[in-house]
Amino acid sequence: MEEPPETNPGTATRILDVSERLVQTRGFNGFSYADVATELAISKAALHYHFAGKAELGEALMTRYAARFAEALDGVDAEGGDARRKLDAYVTLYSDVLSSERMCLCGMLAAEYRTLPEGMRTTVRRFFDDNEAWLERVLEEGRTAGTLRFTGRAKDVARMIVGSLEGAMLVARPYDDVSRFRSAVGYLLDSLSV
Amino acid sequence: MEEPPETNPGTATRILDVSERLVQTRGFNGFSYADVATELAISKAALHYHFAGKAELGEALMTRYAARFAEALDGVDAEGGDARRKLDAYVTLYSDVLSSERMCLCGMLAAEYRTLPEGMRTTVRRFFDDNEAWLERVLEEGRTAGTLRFTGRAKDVARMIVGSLEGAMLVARPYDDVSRFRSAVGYLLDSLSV
DNA sequence: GTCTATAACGAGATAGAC
DNA sequence: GTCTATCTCGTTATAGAC
Repeated sequence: MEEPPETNPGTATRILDVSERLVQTRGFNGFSYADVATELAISKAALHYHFAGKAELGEALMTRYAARFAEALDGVDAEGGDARRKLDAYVTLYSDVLSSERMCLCGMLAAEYRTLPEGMRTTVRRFFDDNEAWLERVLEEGRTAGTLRFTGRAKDVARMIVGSLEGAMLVARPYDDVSRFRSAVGYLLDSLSV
Repeated sequence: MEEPPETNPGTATRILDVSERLVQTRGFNGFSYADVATELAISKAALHYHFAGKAELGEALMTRYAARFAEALDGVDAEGGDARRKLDAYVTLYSDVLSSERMCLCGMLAAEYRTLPEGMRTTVRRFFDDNEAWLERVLEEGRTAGTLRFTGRAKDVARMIVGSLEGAMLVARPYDDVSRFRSAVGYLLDSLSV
């Protein structure tokens, strides 16, 4: 199930790729094994070979998404730059997801939270926790360095940002209009700038 | 299907009440006629008598929700008070929904947008349009009167607010924690205050 | 208006051959 | 690893009696 480097993606990876897109566009309750199998031109049984059930597939999806997101945040940190620049890069991560006509995976799953298998719920919350922790650190960094300005606890501002980004994606999608996201988020970032 | 005044709710209304709660907690793809029928202790066939199919039920749900929301906004306007007070009242509408452990109906449907029957899609967008139009008016009112302060177009700020409220609800629900919503939104409103 | 019964279909899942 | 065939169940929906 792990990918060797420099290789064409194996079946497990392709299953994850298609499933991920389907969850992000239709929701976890809005896609089926049959959808994935058809698109990959394999049988449903082959799917069950790689992922025993939908719950297991969902958890694998989350694990991979969380790892990628953590990597992306590390990448933003590695680029250097001040806090304001990091914040911009962070927003771009979301904006890119929306540009591919998708909702944030965890935002989608947050909507369906009550219907999710137990194993997935914990991971959804951890995604938000991690995002908020990263943002909190960047916000403090920016406030200390004087590149960001806000009142109150950085943790609260971090939560506000995560919520606002998720909501801006959520509302922009029915209009199929990324500019809706950009203008809403732009206003938000400006209010944090010195 | 219409309710006479001063009467116990008829079956159609009770169906809408239960369905509405189920959609707001589990999503449109996360509940079934069987769920509603069981809860009301009636048969699924009775449900089909009142609402031919799930699509029709969904549209009826939206129509009623939109009417109620418009009423609520009229109520806020009728109370008088300045723009800042109206904005607070507006946020309370959302906060009340979250307190009943629900997601905004249209926020939930926005997540599932791609899987919705055509008739419901238009109504979801109209809900956001109406919200934004109302907010835009209140924002302009507040800016003119000097009780609100913001830069740029009121329409953009209105969109930012709608998105942020929806997102704050979305993220707060997995934590079952209304205070998450309050603190995030509080920060937002303060940034608009003079 | 509400019921029972049932049709028609799709979902998730398994058995066993190759 | 992948297939075909099959199973079971849930979901939407209809027919026809009361």
